[in-house]
Parts: sequence; structure tokens; C-alpha cells
Amino acid sequence: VFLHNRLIGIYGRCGSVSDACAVFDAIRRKDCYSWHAMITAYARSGNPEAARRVFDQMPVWDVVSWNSILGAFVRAGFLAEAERIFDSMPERNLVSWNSIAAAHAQQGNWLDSKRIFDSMPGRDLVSWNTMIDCYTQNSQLANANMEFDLMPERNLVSWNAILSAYTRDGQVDIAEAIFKEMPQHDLISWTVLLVCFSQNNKLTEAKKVFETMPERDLIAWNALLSANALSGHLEKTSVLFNSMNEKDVVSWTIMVTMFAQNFSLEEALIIFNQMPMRNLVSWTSLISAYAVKGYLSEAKNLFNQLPQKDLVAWNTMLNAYYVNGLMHELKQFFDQIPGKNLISWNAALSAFAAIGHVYQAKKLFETMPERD
RNA sequence: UCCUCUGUAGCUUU
Repeated sequence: VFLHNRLIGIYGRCGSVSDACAVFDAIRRKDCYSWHAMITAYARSGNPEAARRVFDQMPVWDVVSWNSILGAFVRAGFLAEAERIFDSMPERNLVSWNSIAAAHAQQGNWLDSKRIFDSMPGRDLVSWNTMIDCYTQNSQLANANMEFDLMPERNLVSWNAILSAYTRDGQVDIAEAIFKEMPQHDLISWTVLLVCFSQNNKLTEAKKVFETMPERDLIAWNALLSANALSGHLEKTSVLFNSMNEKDVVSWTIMVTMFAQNFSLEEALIIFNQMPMRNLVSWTSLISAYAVKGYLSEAKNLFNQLPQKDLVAWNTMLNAYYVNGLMHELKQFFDQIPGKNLISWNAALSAFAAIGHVYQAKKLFETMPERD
């Protein structure tokens, strides 16, 4: 059982749910570790409903079982359901509280995260680190920084989190200073620094980080690829891409996106058609490629065929109407978007503003649930 | 051997 449970965990982590499931089914005497590992495997694959089916079949539940199913819904971004689970838990520990705090931040409610953080029965290092990340995700650098200063102790995760905060805010010099000041570096620290340079148009420095870092994994390679793609050197980026001996769906999507953003629909399609695996992000990237080249109906067809849609996909399609000048359809589409976020509102608002429909723009501005 | 924190790809800011 011990070995089987480990296997479920390994398969879950590398995204092979079906393999995890096969191992799980083969265990005759399942213990709670088996059940929890299987729930988490489904959670990691983005399938909280499957996770719930496993949860429902368990003979007994403990706090880890509840945390596992809570985590499945948090990870999938289903805040309402996560809250329902949290409220109905017979017992909670710090893990439960940390999860629900992170869930609110994911949906943009960083004030709720802070409220939870302040009212939770205790705090551990993970709580503090979570709080820094809640602020970072919501572009609240000053608050992230304050929390970092206030925390009673820090580990490498805390340092990486604050490094990310400054990176996101575009404060390259401070990020560099933090990198030098931090007590240790791991692969994550190095990659964040690379991304920091990459996202602030410093390709040379980004490359230098890549060469300097003591070890490189696929994420680091993808970050370097992305740095090249962002700089607009299509040819050089393609050479790098072809030289990579390991590629995942992210690597492929970086290429599709690069061609899309440089209006090379044909090349984006060539890459897309060669992709060995695709996900929602790759499809959305292709929709964008069609849209910016004026192929709205193709974009719309792809969108309608998506097996599942997230908010980014909806917003991409919204923008497709805008760049093709179809304001009437845009308005209708906007009204259909479930759970609009600030990006949806800003996109619609700026669309009307850009074409001089001041009245419509003003009306949207006044109706917006939040503004930045 | 199970649950929560940090790194890479897609959407808005004319």
C-alpha cells in the first residue's frame, strides 16, 4: 500500500491521472493516504468534480480529507464552492485557513484574504508566505513588503515570494538587490530573476542569468525561450526552440503566442498543428492569432468548440470583437460572460472609449463593481 | 506515502 500510495502521488504530480487512477483501483486495502493521494491527483488535473466523487466514496473523513477536497476547488478557482466546503468542515486546521485565504486572493479579493489572515486561529510560516503572495497576485506591492517586514521568521519561500513581488512590479534594481541579499538561492530564485529581466526588456541580462544559474529545469528553459520571444527575435527564438531537447505544452504555446503577437498567423498555425499536446491556453492563443488578423468567424468557431472555457478565453473573444470593430456584438457578448473580472470590464470600457462612444463608456464605468 | 505558501505560456489599459 505504501508503495502504491507513493506511485499515485508521483503520477498525480506529473499529470498522469489515468495512471494514478489505475494504481488506486488496484489497491485492495486502501488507507487514508491512498484516498487523499487520489483526490489530490484529480485536483492537480483540474478536475474537482472527479476529486469529489472519490471523496464521497471514502469510508471516513479526517481533516486532511477535507483539506484535500477543499484544495481541489480552490485550485480550480471555484471560490463559492470552496467557501461552502470550508463552512461545512467539521474540523479545520491551519492548512484549511491558509487554503481559503489563498482562494480569495485568486479571485481578486485580497481584502478578504487579509480579513481571514487577521481572524484565523493561528498563523504559521505558510500563512505569512501565502499572505505575501495574495498581495503580489493583486499588485499590492506595498502591502506585500509590509508583511515581509512584519513576519516573525522567513524561509526561502518568503524570499522568493518577495522577489516575485518586486519582479511583478517591474522594480528591477530592487529585485536584483533582494536576490543578492537573500540567504540562499534555489532554482526558483534564479528563475524569478531571469523572468524579472525578461519582462523588463533586458534580454542580455536574462540570458546571463540563464548561463550563470547552477542548474536548469524545463521551466528555466521555457523562461529563457519566453525572454527571446518577448524581444521579438522570431528567428533566434525558433532556433532556440528547435535546440531544446525537452519541450512541454508551455514551450509550444510560447511559440504560438509569439507568432500570434507578431501577426504571423501562418507560422502560428504551423506550430499549432505540430503540437503533440494542447490545452486551453494553446487554443486561446490561437483564437487570439486569428482575431488580430481579422479572422473573426474562425476565432468564434474555435471559441464555441472549446470543451471548457475560462475567463481568459472569454476575455480573448471579447477583445476579438473589439479589434474587428464589432461593437454591437461586443456588447451582447460582454453581457454573456459569466463572472466577469476587472479585465473584462476594462476591455469593454476601453473599447467604447477608443471609438468615442463616451456615453456607453461612462455607463460601463459607473456600473463596474471595482475600478483600478 | 496524503492536504495549504514561491518560478515558465493565453485576455484589458486607444
